[in-house]
Amino acid sequence: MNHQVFNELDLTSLLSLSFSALIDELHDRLRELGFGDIRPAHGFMFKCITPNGATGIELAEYLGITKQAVSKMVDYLEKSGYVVRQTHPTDKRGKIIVLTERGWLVVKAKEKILTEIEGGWSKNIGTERMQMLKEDLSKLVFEENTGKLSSRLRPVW
Amino acid sequence: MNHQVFNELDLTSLLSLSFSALIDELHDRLRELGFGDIRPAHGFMFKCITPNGATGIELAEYLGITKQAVSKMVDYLEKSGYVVRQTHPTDKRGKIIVLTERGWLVVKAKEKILTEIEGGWSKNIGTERMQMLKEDLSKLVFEENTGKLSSRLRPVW
DNA sequence: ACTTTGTAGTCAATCAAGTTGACTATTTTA
DNA sequence: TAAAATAGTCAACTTGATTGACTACAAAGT
Repeated sequence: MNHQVFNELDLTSLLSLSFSALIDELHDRLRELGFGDIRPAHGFMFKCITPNGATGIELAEYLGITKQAVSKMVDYLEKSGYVVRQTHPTDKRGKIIVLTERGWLVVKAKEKILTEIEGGWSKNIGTERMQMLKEDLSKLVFEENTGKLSSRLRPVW
Repeated sequence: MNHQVFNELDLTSLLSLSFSALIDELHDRLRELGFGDIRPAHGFMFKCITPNGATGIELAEYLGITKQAVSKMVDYLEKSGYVVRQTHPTDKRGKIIVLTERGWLVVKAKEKILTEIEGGWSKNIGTERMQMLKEDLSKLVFEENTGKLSSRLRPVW
């Protein structure tokens, strides 16, 4: 495969491919560390659970998905040993989802791996350009959502 | 919602959010034009079908998914009037999938919309920075895949 | 020539991540 | 304190994918 094909990629494909390259590498490396049962969809949920736990409703709002979808994901993560449901201290209807020890391990591993990947990318394009890239993407994400900051904001990891 | 939250987003979230912002806006506008039955997953398939059609196997390799998944997508797009299966001229096993008139309409609409969105983004961050952003993302996508250019390359649209 | 092997596509069953709607158990409010 | 709102679960469905089994045709090897 030669370089030429990549020069012809449009912005949409570039964003799609760079994102999936990042996620794929992350999950390859998590699998090597024994976290093969963690899938891309679970990533952003951990971000909301740390550090103090979260209720299902909070997770649903944060991820922009329904509470039912959250409930099923939590079923899976609880079964896999990453989180546990605790009874809510003041509201007997609610539960708070918190990380187990294994949950903390995968979150720490994820942070380390992402730092390494971003470091590699910075070495490739230069730290100044990486800084610019993040600034510009921040502007685009912000601009795109002024006035309609909705359920659509669903980052992963 | 204030700007602060976006300044704290990491690279992964930035790529995810910018990509989904782009795709969401594209599909909102396609829906307004009466192409509400086109979904994000269909996008990259059109890219491979144009301009001369493609076989199911070619599409599967291009998209990095199975031929069965392609077959089901083609079922849907044929039912919706965007493509047709033609008998292959030389190989009676094969079929070539080509765009209908409606298929061409949606491809043209897509190109126009993406150009407009990218134009808006360029106005936001500046054309030079947009050029840099595309260069840098190209480098990352290319670097990430040297030696392991695999089924993982699945852009959308 | 014709049998073996390979290839293009479809059918069926399943999975993963999401949806909507109905329901229970609580909490809040009027 | 009765009525309305909220947190969570259950069940059925959708979408985009998978693997495995199968048919029809093509290409190669004796």
